[in-house]
Amino acid sequence: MELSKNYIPGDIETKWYAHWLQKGYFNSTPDERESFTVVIPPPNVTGVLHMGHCLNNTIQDILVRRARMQGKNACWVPGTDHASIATEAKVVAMLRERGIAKSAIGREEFLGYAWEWKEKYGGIILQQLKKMGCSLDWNRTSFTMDEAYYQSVIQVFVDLHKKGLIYRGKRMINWDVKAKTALSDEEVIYKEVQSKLYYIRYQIAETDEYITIATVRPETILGDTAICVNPDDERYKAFHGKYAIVPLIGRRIPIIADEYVTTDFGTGALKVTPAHDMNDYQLGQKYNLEVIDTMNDDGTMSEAAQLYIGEDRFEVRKKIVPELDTKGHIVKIEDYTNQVGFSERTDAVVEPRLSLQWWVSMKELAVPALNAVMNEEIQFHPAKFKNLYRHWMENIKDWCISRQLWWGHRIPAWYAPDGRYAVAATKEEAFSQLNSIDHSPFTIDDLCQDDDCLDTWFSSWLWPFEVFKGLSDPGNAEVKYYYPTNTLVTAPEIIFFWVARMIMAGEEYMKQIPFKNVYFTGIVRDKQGRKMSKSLGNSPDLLALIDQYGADAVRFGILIASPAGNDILFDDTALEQGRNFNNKLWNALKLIKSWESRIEKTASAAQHKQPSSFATEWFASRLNQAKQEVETLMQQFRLSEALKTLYSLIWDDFCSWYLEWAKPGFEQPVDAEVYEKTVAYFEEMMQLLHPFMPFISEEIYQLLKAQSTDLCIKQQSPVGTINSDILEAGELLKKVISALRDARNKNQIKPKDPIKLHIETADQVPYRNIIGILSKQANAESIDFEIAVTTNMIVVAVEKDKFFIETEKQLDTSALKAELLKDLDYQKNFRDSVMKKLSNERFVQNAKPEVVELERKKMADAEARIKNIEESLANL
RNA sequence: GGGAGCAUAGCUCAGUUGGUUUAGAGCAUCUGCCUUACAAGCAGAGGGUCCGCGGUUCGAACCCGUGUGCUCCCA
Repeated sequence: MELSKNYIPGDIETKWYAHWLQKGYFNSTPDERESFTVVIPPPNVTGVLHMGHCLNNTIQDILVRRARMQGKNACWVPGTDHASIATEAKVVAMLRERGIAKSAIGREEFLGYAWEWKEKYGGIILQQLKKMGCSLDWNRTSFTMDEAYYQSVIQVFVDLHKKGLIYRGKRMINWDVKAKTALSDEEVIYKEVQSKLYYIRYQIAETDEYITIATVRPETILGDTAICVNPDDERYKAFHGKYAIVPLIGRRIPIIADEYVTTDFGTGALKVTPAHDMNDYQLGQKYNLEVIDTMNDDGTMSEAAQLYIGEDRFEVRKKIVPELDTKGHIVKIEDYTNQVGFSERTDAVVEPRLSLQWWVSMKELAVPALNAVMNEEIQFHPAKFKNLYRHWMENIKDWCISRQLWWGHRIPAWYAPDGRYAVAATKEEAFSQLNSIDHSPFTIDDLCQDDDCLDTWFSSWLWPFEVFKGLSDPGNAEVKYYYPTNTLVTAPEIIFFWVARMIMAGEEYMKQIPFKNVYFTGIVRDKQGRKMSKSLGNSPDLLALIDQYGADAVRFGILIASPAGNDILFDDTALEQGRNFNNKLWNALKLIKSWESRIEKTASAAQHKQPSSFATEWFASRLNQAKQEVETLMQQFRLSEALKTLYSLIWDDFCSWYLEWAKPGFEQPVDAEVYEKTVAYFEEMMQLLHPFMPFISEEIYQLLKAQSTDLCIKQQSPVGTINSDILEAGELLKKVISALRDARNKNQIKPKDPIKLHIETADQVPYRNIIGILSKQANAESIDFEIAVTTNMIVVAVEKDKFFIETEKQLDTSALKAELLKDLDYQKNFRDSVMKKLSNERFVQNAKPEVVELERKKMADAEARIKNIEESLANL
């Protein structure tokens, strides 16, 4: 079969993914094997594959494929979350294009469109994961709004409410006075507006003094409940603890001091209106201030305002200024530019407004979740995230879970006309609860369900068990087998949104942690270090990259640059490196295939055997050594280093050294044993590489020889013996070959020009086995151990031995001399530093004996090398 | 404002309890090669005040303090 010049990934990838799927290799059902479970961090149903997903899912696939090849029953569950805000925004945009306003259609109709949208676009990202080679069990694809899942979310809400862990509380929200609805932050558009800054003076109670504040919203002074100044502001120190009088209405309000106030804005004195400003609200909470809501839901003044009741807020602003002025409260008015929020839907100025929202009380839930991580029942990789986690968990704040949206799990709270409410899974239950308290005069049809939906994270925190129906079908065989899951792979930015809350939900509902390990990936940034985001448009099109470089190369590129928990600066050159690596593998395959027709078991092959048998023995050990290293690195979750180890094993040790050593001469036969071993090594390397680069490894494995299994599910063998003597001999051989090549280079002896090599050594034994390889690699027509000092010889010193290169070529000894002098200088400096250590009595006394011994050996080695170089210099 | 993390070659990073030949790798750079698998390649080479300062120690890239710079999270 003719193999192409370069590796072409496209068709090969499609072919193998289809084959694996058809064989059902990725599907898992419980059996007697140990389970290895990973649940995908569900991407937004609106999502398309970006670099973050690519990194994250490559890592998961590596873990899962490796487990599958190590005798475990690997199960990787795919799915998406409903992403209430993002999806609702997409659907609203879709409707807008069709000329339909969300406000014009009802909730039911809107949800119809939303599902339509989800069915059409919601699976895109899952299809893209297939392109990357992800070995997900597609039969298990889950969605946070699947029927059973939906009911579980509701059940959890009802249960936590029953336990007193869910409550209603006030929170500042964005209010659209025209649509009379709350807006999410995403629905508010901030615009720069020309406003006025009004300087208004308030009298200090029981004095003739005044304090002047600055505000752009003079109509809100009717809701003022304090004035705040910076405690260090000298101008106002005398006022601390005194009271001021709100103009027009005469309310007595305290003057408080807080660092929040900046001294250089306005007058340095801030009026505090807790009901109508987010920051003021927080100040109000801190100082226990009264909250006076002076506005109705349509933007007119409420009775609490005392004045201008029923008039619009902007009308009031026009009227209140002259009135304040007449009464001597206006100090000055300045032009001022500020950012004002407008409703995306009605273009009305958004009113910050206090509203009742649903909250989860977190303190109690956090305790077991914190412990699980601190006592390493759950391990974080890298461990540095433990600190961050602890800090957050120890200062945890309650979780606001209601969202003013329609797409999502609707809050199961039902309101009666008399203002009472009940939390229950169904309207009927709610009605009977309300009835059980006293026999109400209203009917079930009078009950209204809460309009809001739950935060998406309130559904995804159940993900690790509910994908196995752990809550909707408690104790079923699957959840028993697959839960707790093994490893969660996710981004550190959602450690609180998601990871912490999953641990809480797992502890609360399964009475078990949800996963044993959490691997935090880095954030993918562009070359300039900016986070990749849709708004910046700096995220490359992943599918285009896969087309260009191949999925294996993309996986390689993203992983090689990605140590755990460190951000990665994404750069195309890493993908190029991956593509080049593919090509290297491909060409090694081509070389070995070219031997196929030249295999010989006869005596004529025996003459090639001596160099080859050293090569095969050496590589067997080297391969096992690398295999052991990969095993250790993987256990430590050092994936990128494991890949580097394999890269270097394959490129350097296998291709650059082993194949050159084992290679038969031009058109010469190849020894059958060498051939078989070479194929076996290549197979094993492909097996080790498979989790990282599944497509090319499977392809090469199948092309090497007729196989009875697919690599995808081939079980790994244990690490074989590692002969350290032969590894050492191999290292020596490499060093000598490099030194000789360097000498050729420096003396401009072409690789083709043959040389005669004389080796001066006290111990010839290590060289006996490698002479064949040495002569081939150094292109030496003869090698001996005779020291015949003549002129025109190049001397190369390696360790304690000397190599004399005899050549016809006229040599320039000055360059050689300079080289040797430089080396001599280095060695002498080195020796001196070691000597200094050894002559320090305190070192000899205090250091561990083996350390001192090592220093002595260093000393002796350095002395030998110096002697060697000096002799070489003398010979010149 | 509160908290966390990072700083090692031009770039991206290793460097495991302080001692392992006066700091390693990949990429990039430079030199020489179209050598019979591979120019997406081969063979070599150069490149470092381990952010600054102070301390602990016989010994510090590593431990402690401090300064500087960058990044992230929460508000």
